[in-house]
Amino acid sequence: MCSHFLKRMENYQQGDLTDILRASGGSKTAAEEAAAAALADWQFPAANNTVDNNINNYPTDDPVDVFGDPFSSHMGDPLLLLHGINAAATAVPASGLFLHSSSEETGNSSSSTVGFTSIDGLKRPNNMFSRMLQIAPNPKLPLPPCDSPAAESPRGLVKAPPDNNTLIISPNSSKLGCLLESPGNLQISSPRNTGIRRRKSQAKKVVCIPAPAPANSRSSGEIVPSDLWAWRKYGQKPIKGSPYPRGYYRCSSSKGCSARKQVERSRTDPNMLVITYTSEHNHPWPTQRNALAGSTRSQPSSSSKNINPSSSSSQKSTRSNHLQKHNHHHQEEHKLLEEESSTRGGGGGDDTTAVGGGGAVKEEEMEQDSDDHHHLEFDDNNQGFSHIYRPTLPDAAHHSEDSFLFADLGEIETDSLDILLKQGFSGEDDGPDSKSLDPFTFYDWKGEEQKVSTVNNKKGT
DNA sequence: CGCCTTTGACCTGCGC
DNA sequence: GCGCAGGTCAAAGGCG
Repeated sequence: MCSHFLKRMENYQQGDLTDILRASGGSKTAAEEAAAAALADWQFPAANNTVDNNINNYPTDDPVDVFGDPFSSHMGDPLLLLHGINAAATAVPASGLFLHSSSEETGNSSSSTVGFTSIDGLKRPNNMFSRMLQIAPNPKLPLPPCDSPAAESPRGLVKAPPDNNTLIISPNSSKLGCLLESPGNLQISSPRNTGIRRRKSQAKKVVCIPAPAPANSRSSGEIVPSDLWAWRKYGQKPIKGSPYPRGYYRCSSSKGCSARKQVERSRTDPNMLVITYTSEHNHPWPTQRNALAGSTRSQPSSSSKNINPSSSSSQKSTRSNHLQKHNHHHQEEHKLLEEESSTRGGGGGDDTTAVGGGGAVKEEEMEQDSDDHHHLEFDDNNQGFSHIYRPTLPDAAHHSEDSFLFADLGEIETDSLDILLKQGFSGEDDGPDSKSLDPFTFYDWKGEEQKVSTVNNKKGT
């Protein structure tokens, strides 16, 4: 019966979160720092404050937390992460990050946003990047996905009710606007059985990412952004008012995981995929055990397969499993995208989280804690932004995560990966220092932003 | 063999 | 209370 809370949260619709445009050059630019700072400044409800700790503790350790905070950093969307990685791997030239409260750029974006833009400038329309995230949608305001009116209109921060549970970052100050909901508000449980309030009442995280153009979607499977989690599609429904169907996915990484996501194309901008995450993963990142035995489906693209050129064998083992999963994800997404593109407008198409194409993510909610490192990067190659979601994890976790990460990387194009591995992660992957290897470290909002820059520099040039 | 996708039906939330 | 729309389930079929 936390529905009330949820409801309230919804009311607090978040505005968008951030549009991040990568500005040129260089690694960390002032803007970048600013962005980081902004993010860092994000304040979360007390509960959220603990996120850090939680993160460090790893999700599984604190199931409660996990559920309590669906979007807690640790369980954050790997998806973003991958995107980010992709971006980084693929092409992100050194880029700076700058915040801007653009609004018009995206016609969709609702509130101020932080954007990244490529050094070269945007290769794609800004609107591609505009995105927002909102948690707990306002009942009256349907989720304002990128294209939703809601998103467009209220651009700024949502008026946050004086609720302790919500956190808002004023765009004015940081140009980041975001409303976070406190974990307390979240109610996560399995839908039917547990009585979870599904739908509107449930807290949600919305992520908008650029999807391959319908025409392009079919692309070679290149960048299929996926997250570290394995998702299984369990349904698809046409959405009223939208020519595109919405795909429903649930985390298949773990049986008991209640994490779900909905993927649909933006009505206004078919190039954008709106991914709504609900619930949180109640388990650590995909582990071998769930290696989807049968999931070894074809990999979207051959290139994506060979990923770990340089990765150590040790990782390989785990990685292989992960890769498989990822591949699945990618495939799914990919497939979805393709379908979507092909069937667009029809109910048949799937929406996917595939961010594919360009791997750009626009984004969303910064999770409750600054720990959730969302990174948006522009991928020149892919013509998109990538969003890196990098939860900060304890070193201990890094290992495993690295593995995951790499696994995910597998999905990333080989070349990019290669580069990453060689340049960025040149070292052993498993080493305790994996941190350096940790793709997530590309950008560590906590203070390791530098890493990002490093990566960028490496890649960028 | 196991998981995934697809798809129609059912259930439930939400607004009126 | 009703109807609509969204969200989930579950069966069937496919793939590696």
